[in-house]
Amino acid sequence: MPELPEVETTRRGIERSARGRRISEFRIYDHRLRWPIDRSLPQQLADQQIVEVDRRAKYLLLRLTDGTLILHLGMSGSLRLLPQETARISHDQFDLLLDSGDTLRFNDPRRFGSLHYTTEDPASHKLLRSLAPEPFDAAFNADYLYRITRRRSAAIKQVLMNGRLVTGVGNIYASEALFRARVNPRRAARKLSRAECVRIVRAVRAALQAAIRAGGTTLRDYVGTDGNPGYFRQKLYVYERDGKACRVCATLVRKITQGQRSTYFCPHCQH
DNA sequence: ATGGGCACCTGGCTGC
DNA sequence: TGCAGCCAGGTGCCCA
Repeated sequence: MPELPEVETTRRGIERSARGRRISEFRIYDHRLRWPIDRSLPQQLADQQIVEVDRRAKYLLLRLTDGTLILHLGMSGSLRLLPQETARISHDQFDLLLDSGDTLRFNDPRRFGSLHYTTEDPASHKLLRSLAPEPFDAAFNADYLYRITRRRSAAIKQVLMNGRLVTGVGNIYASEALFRARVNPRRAARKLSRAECVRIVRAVRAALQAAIRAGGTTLRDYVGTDGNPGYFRQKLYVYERDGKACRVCATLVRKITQGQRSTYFCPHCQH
């Protein structure tokens, strides 16, 4: 579910309450995630301080005194900040109890999320070391996109969703960004012009930025740290709008399948 | 090196 | 009402 805007919204939602706090207890209710949660974590995390709350791509990084927690929300995960004791519901996997009395509670029905702990530099962790530059980083620019697409015969939509090439963009924002860039999602990446690469870089950033401002997109499961949904869904141009009028030209939005995922686009605005 | 397809899971919706 | 079938914000891994 969560793409970069939802993860960033989560990060911002817990930053103020978590930074500087000490972990009084780490409780695992269900260790089954994409990879089983290390059973020695309660012992390793207890009493450590949360020094910083960062994000890398779609991963949340809780930097602790002695190491870093690497958390991924998968397709259906959410992390809520609970100010007081709250009854557990199904698919609550773990709690981080803070010395302030707040609890960070992770819930992930589909269990595609993950939690790792490393005492090394997280940037060199197996899951993070091959990731592309951050979309808001100067390194992600038109020259970069033009260069990496030259030997790619894959469709641009697929390239945008490949975390080793572009980071933070998932199925929603790939369609949204290409609409904003006025590029057809089926275009072979290697055939993009430099001008199109300029538009795509700007569009990726604009789509992500706009979604962050709205607190992310909630389609089904996603909730922010306060338990409320994100409000970007009503501002989507094409995602899940197949058969409806394009917000710009009123042509009917189309839905196709690419790499076993749905893609949405306007056949008029995007060539 | 690149690309395609599968796997991992649960729940909600649709249509018979 | 019940149930089968399909679909869903991700991504690592295996094979050609």
